[in-house]
Amino acid sequence: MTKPSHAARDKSQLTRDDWLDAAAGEVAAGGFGNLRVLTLSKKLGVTRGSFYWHFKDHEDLVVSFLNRWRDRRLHELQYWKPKGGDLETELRQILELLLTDASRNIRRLQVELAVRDFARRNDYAADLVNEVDEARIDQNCELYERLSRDPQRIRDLSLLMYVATIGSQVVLTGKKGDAETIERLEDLMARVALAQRDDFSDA
Amino acid sequence: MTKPSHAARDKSQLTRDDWLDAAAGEVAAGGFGNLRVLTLSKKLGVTRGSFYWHFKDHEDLVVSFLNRWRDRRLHELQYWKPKGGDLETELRQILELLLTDASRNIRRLQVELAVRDFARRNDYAADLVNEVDEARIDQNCELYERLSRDPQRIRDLSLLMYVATIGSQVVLTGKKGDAETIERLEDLMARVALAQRDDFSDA
DNA sequence: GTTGATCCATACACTAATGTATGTTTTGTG
DNA sequence: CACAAAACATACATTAGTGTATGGATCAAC
Repeated sequence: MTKPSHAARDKSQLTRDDWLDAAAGEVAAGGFGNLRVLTLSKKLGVTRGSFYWHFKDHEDLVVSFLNRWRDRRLHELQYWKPKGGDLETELRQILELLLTDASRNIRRLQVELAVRDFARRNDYAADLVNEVDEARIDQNCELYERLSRDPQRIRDLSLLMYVATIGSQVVLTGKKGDAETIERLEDLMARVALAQRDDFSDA
Repeated sequence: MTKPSHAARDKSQLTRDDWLDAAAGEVAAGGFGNLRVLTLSKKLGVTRGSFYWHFKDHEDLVVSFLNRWRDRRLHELQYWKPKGGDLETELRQILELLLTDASRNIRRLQVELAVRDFARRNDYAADLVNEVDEARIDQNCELYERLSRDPQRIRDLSLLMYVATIGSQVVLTGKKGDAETIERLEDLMARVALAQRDDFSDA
C-alpha cells in the first residue's frame, strides 16, 4: 500500500531529515515565506500531527533547516580544493565550480538565494550566511595568494570574484542561453584574475 | 487633527501612489510575501475599504508596484550617463553610482533585491527584471566600447561588471565596515576593467 | 448649499494557517 | 505476545488574512 506521497517515501515512517528535505523543496520553490507546515504535511502524505512530533514548532523547523544548510555548505568546502595543476588550471576549476556547476544544481542554487533573501530580515540567518561567505572567500584566498603579495589585495580580489559569482547566479538564473553566457563569463573572469598578476609591486 | 498615521500623511485623502509608497516600505522590510493589504491599511491609518477602492485586489497592487518600479528604473538610466571626462573618470563615476551610491539608498536596494527574489517565482516580475538588467547592461556597454572592439567582449565585460555590483549588493548589505570594503572593491573593479584595455586584438 | 463623484468605514462570509490536546496505530524489544 | 516508546491522526480553538457589499463621510464644482 503506497500512500499518496510524491517524492522519496516508500518508508512508512518519516524522519526529521525527511521533513527538512521536503522543506528544501518548499524553500526552493517559494522562499521561507512559503514554508508552511500544513502544505508540507500534505506533500509528505501525512498530517500535522507528525510534524509536531518531530519539531517543536514552525520556528524549530526553520532554525534546523538553516543549521543544516550552514553545516553542509561549510563541509562541502573541502571539495572546493582544486587538485593540483598550475595556477590557471586551478583558477578555472574553481570558477567552473562556482559558476557552471552551481547553475546546474538549480535546487541548491534556489535554496541558497532563498536563504540569502531570508537573511535580510532574520538575524540568525544573516549570521549563518556571513559565516559561509567568509569561509568561502577565505578559502579562495589561498588561490589568489599566487597573484599578489599584498594581503589586502588578495582578499579584495577573492571578494570580487566571489561577488561576481553570486551576482551572476542572481542575474542569470532561468534565462535562455545562459549556459553559454556563463561559460564566457567564466573565461573572462579567469583572464581578469590572471591580469592582476602583473603588478607585483608588493605595496 | 493629525490621524494616527506614521509616515507622510497630513493629507486627509490617499492617492494610489501613496499606497504604492507604503507598499515599498513593506516590500523593503519583508519582501513581497510581507505585502498584506491589512497591515498596509493599518500603517496608513485607514481601513481596507480605502484599499479596495484604489485597487481591484491584492494582485493589482503587486502588478502596479512592479510596473512603477520598472518605469522608474528605466527612467533613471538617463542620469547614469557620466558627464564627460576621460575613460577612467567616467568608469569610476559609474562604479561609484552602482556601488557606493546604491549602498546608501538602503530602501531602494532592499526593494530591488526583493523584486529580484520575487522574480524567481513570478514570471511577470522576472520579465521586468530582465528588461531592467538588459537596459543597464546595454547602457554601460557604451563605456566599455572604448576598451575593446569585439562586441561580444564588450558586452561580457559590461555583464561582468554588472553582476559584480549586484553580487556585492547581495553579499555586502548590512555588514559593519562595508563602506570601506565597497570603496576598495570599487577601486579594484576600475583597475580590472582598465586592465582589459590592453588586448586590442580585435578578434 | 445641493449634488454627484470620490474616498473611506463597517460588517459579513470565507479561507488558510498555527498550535495543542488527546486518541490511535505502528514499531522495536524483552 | 506484551508493552512501552515512537510516529501519526483527529478534533478543537484561535488568529490573520482576503474579498465583497453597503453605508457614511468628504470634496469639487456649479
